[in-house]
Parts: sequence; C-alpha cells; structure tokens
Amino acid sequence: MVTLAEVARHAGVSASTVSYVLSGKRSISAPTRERVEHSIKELGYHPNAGARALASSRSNILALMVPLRTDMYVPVMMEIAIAVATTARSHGYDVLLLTGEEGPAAVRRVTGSGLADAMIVMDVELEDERLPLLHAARQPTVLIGLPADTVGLTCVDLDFTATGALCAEHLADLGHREIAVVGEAPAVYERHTGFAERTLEGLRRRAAALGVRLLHRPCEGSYESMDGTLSRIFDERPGTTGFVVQNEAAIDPLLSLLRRQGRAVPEDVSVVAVCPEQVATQASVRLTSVAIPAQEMGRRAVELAVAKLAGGAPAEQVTLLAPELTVRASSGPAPGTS
Amino acid sequence: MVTLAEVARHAGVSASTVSYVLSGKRSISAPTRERVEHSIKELGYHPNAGARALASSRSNILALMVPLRTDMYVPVMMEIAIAVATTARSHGYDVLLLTGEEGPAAVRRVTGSGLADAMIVMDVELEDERLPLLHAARQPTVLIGLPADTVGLTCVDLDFTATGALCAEHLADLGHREIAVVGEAPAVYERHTGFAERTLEGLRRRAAALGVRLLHRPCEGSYESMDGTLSRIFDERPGTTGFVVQNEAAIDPLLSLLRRQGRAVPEDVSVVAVCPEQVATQASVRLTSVAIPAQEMGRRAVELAVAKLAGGAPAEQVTLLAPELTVRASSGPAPGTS
DNA sequence: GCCATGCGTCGAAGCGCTTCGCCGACAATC
DNA sequence: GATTGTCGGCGAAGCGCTTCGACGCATGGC
Repeated sequence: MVTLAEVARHAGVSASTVSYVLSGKRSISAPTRERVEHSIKELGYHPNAGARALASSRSNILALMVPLRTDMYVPVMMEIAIAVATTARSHGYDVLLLTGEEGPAAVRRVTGSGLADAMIVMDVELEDERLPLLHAARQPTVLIGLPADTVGLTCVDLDFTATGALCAEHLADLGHREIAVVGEAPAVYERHTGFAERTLEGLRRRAAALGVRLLHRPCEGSYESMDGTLSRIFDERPGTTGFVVQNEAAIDPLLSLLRRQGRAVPEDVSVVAVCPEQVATQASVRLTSVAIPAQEMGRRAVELAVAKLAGGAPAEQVTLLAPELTVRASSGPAPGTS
Repeated sequence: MVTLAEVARHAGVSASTVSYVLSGKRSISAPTRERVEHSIKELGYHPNAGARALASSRSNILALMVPLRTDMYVPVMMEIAIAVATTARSHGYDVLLLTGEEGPAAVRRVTGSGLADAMIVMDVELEDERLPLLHAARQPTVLIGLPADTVGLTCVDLDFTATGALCAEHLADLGHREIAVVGEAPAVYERHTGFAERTLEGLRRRAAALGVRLLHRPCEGSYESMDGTLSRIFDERPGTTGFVVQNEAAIDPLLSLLRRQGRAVPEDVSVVAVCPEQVATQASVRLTSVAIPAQEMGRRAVELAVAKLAGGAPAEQVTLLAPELTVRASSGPAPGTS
C-alpha cells in the first residue's frame, strides 16, 4: 500500500506538497507538480479513502436509497441507479447502494457515520417517513419523486400531472370520449406514491375540462389481472376507445388481450403508455407514449446533490421535467370520427 | 457530531473501553458495558466511518460491479444487486455500486484506495479483462458468473451447462425431436459471456446424446427480430416442435407470434424458458422454466466474500447452483406422440 | 504469605491524510 | 534600499478511531 509520504519522499518534496498537487488548493510550480505526478504514476499511488474522509470530513460518496419493492417497474429504477452511478463518477463521487429495507434507520446510520456526503432518495411517498429525518440531518438530500410537502426539499421528477394531462389531451384530440386508465398495482396507490396519484389527477382534470369520461382501474402486471381489469372496464364502459397505461408490466398483457378480443389497435382502440422509450418501441405495437426520462432524472439528481455540496444551490428547489408525448402506431382517431 | 471521546466522558470511562464495548474484542464487565451502551443511545452516537476505516484498515464496504450494458435482462441484475445489498447489511457491510463503465480502472481505484474490503463482480466474460487485476489485488473477490479459467477464483453461478441439458432432456422426454433455441442477443455471444455459451453447450451435448436435432438462433428482445428469427427457424426446420428461450425479453414476443401464427402452446409447440420465476408465471402462458436464482446468487456471493474476509475460506471455490426445472403449462407431448 | 494468573480498564501510539500558519525568496512599489 | 506583497514549499497539528502493552486488583495454588 503506497502512502502519500512515500510519494513525497520519492519526489523529494513534503507530504503537504503532494496533497496540494492532488487537491489543487494551493498553487504549485510546474516542475514540482510534474515531479510529484510522475512519482504518483510510477508508484501507483491511490489516496486512502478512509484517511481522506477522516481528515477532510468528506467521503466523496453519495448514498442512493432504492426501493426494495417488487411492485415497481424495475428497469426504470435500474436505469436511474446506473445514471446516478455514472454521473456521480464524473463528478468524483462513488455511490453507496442502500435498500429501502432499513428505512429511516439507514438515514440515521449514514448521516451519523459520515459514510456519505449526500443522499439521493428514490420512490418517495407523499408522506414519507424518512422526510423528517432527512430534514433534520444537515446532510444534503435530493429526492427523486415528489412528496406532498416540498418545503425545504430538493426534488427531481417527471411532471406527472402534466403527463396525465398530455395523455388525456392527445386522446381527446383524436376524438375519444371514453378513456380508461390502467393504473399501477393497488399497493402503489395504497402507499400514496406521488407519481401515480399525480398522473391520475392530471388525467382527471384535463379529461373533465375536455368533456371526456375517465375510468381508472389499478392493475397488477400479470395477464390474469389484466384480463379481469379489461373485462370490468368494458362491462362498465362499453364505449371505451382510449386507454392510458401507466403500469409498464401491464402493457404487453393489455395489447395481447385486446388483440385476442378482436379489438384492433389503433383502429378500434387507442393506447397511450407512460413508459421508457425502449418499452414503447419494443412492444408488439409501437406505442404512442410519454417517455419516463430515467437517465435524465438520475443525472439531474446527482448534479443537484453536487451543487448543494459545493454550497451553490438553494435549499428548496423542485425540478419538474416537462413530459413529451411521442405519437407512434398505437393511437389514432376514435372510431366513427370523420 | 458525537465522537467516541464524548461517549467515553459521558459514561465515565476511557475511549478504549468504549471501543471495546463496540467491537467486543475484549471482555468488559456487565455494569460498564451497560453504562457505555446507555451513553451511546442517549447521545445518539454513530462511529465515524472514515476514522474507523483508517484505524482498522477495514471499510466494511463491499464493492459491487454491475454491467452497464442494456442488452442483458435488467431485472435479474437488479434482483442480484438488491440481494447483495440486503445480505451485506445483515453482515454489517454496505455496498458500493460500481458500473462496468470504468472497467479495470475501477478495480484499481477501489482496491488501491481501500474503499472496499472485497469485490463482487457481475457479468463476467469468459476472458474478462478485469481478471488479471483482480488476481493481482490482494482483495478478496467473488465473481457472479464463470470465466473460462477459474484457477484461484471464487465464483458463484447457476450451472448453465446443466440447465441447458435439463431443458433438452425435458423436451426430448416429451417426444420432441427438433428443438430450436432462441438465444440471447448476438452481442452477448460476441463478447463471450459465459452463461450463454455454457447453456448452449449443455443443450447441444444432451440433445446429441438423446438424438435430438438442435438449432440455435441468437435473438434480440424485440418483436421485429423475434419475427424474423421465428420465420427463419421454421423455414429451416419446419418440423420444429420444441423451443428453449434464454432471452427473457424474447419470451413475450415469441408467445405472441406463435399464437398469431396459429401454433398453440403447448399443443403444437412446447416452450421452455430460462428466466426468473416471476417472468415464467406472469407470461401469457404459464411457462415451464428453469428458474434463475438471482437472490440466491447474490446472497451466496456476499457470504463467500464475508467468509474470505474472515479468513475462513479457500482461495478457489466454484459454487454452481443446481438448476431446477418446473413444469408448467407451456410444455407437453410432441404432436403425434402417443 | 508469596508468586503466578487472569480479568477489566486505561494510556498512548499511530492509521494516512488535510490544512493552517509560517517562512524564505523574489518581484514590484515608492 | 526599505516596504509590502505574492508565490512555492514545509512542518506540525489534528481528524476519530483501533489496538497493543501495561497496570491494578482479585483469586488460587503452594
């Protein structure tokens, strides 16, 4: 294990000089710097993370809390996590992976031990039990998702209210008058996950404003439950011609079942999905969709966290990404529309 | 920030005593221990991670390298990652998330800086460029996956050779004489990912031994590519009645397309998948499958890493999990079999 | 009654780094 | 030519913890 002191000896300078070369916090003459850098390379020196953290009270680690749940669409989480890790690296940070399992205890542990410099929290509920702790800790925090009360918090999220509105509008524009919303699994609503409720609210408002009837049904991602949900929808509203799907796992079942029932997409029914681009383009019908910008969310979250650590960011800052609807092959004019 | 010294003062003992209470490395009388524990609770003390790492040269962190690729089935990766994080916590470790992006440089950085005590590497290629470095580092390493040469390495993986054999055998037992293998994306084979090649080898061997014809075609996870692949398979081998699918993303397209072509599962063709349980049970037909024990793999990897850290594990140790085939609704006797 | 033994506790020496204050040298200013 | 300032570098003091050796005090064998 090569130490700073050895590098210093090898380069014929003092330890502090090496440190300043590394951090750039004081000016060092070019020749000295080069000598030191050469020694570092030659000896294969890597600063000891623990010592560095102890001396500077900065760990250069960002903690990322991911949900443990299996009822969320996993690829989005993974995409966010990878974007977080990648972006963090480009800012000189590593990422500590925390699962929701420990819940608030993890927050306490990490903030208490100085393990991480900042925290990024995913899967935020409207009234999340971790929020009070996050508030109390003087540790910078960024939420991916939007709780009910954002006072003093930094959040990044897709603007799901606008997303819902956009979907309603698109279908309304095409002449659809009865729209069904295939939502997330019931459990997601029960725990008051922000994005699900917001999407719904956006849909309802805009639908009401445009004089469109809206029916919302939560749905698990399996064929069985989709089958049941679909029957109930058409029983209750036989005139339904537009679908908005928010549960990615339900997309394939929905398309399959519609086809089996002899309902053509988009001739008989139109489908709009809220999902990652890849899912939209790889489904059996290329889906009109609002993309979930997972990478962008992860990237922004890290950048906000880094800005807060640098001290150049306001305490409260809500970043809502504007939704974009891409028209593909799954939506078209409502049947009977001229 | 509460420190050890403050706890010591509060409890009226020396700092070392508090440390020994925490670590249990020396015996402490019950009354003293209780006093110290009480002080810890009362002051809300959390040991500083950096100081601890510096003094003990143990960070209590496990590094997990996940692939950055998008052509692998992501939920499996995520499941492994979460199992790793959860198991690690139960052993007192946290998990550092590294993406494959940095490649060998990440290995050097982490081992060099003492950031992590051990390393768990996913998505290992047969001739992985990280292996030499991992070998050189005196840092315990566990691979999830099997490289070509396992000398001196600790690996955990599903026994994919046996998995392939099991699939071939199952279909052969049902009377199928022509089997098609819908494989992973071509890129996966090009980079010589161990599990893909092993499965294929297991399939080929057993198929040959049982006198069954086997046709292997790589396939992306989209409908388009599945469509093309399927046509080519039936063009070349019209008598194909058995399918083995290894690419999870291809499962839904395959089932959909077979149905559209009027081929009933399992009456006309049987399908066996290699995929997580959840995928098998949620597909439009409940799939006969060999499960990918993602959680088990993550758990085992952590346990091996922890054992190596404790010094009680051999350097070389290959753990192959035995595959289990669960018969569900997608496989049945070959047509024309009595 | 004396030495060996063991248990519970303390003190002190680092672990490898950052950072503050200081100092010498040299340039610029009047 | 004395004064001020800037630049480049050094030394030393910690950061909060672990751990080793030492010490005091019972205990027990002889």
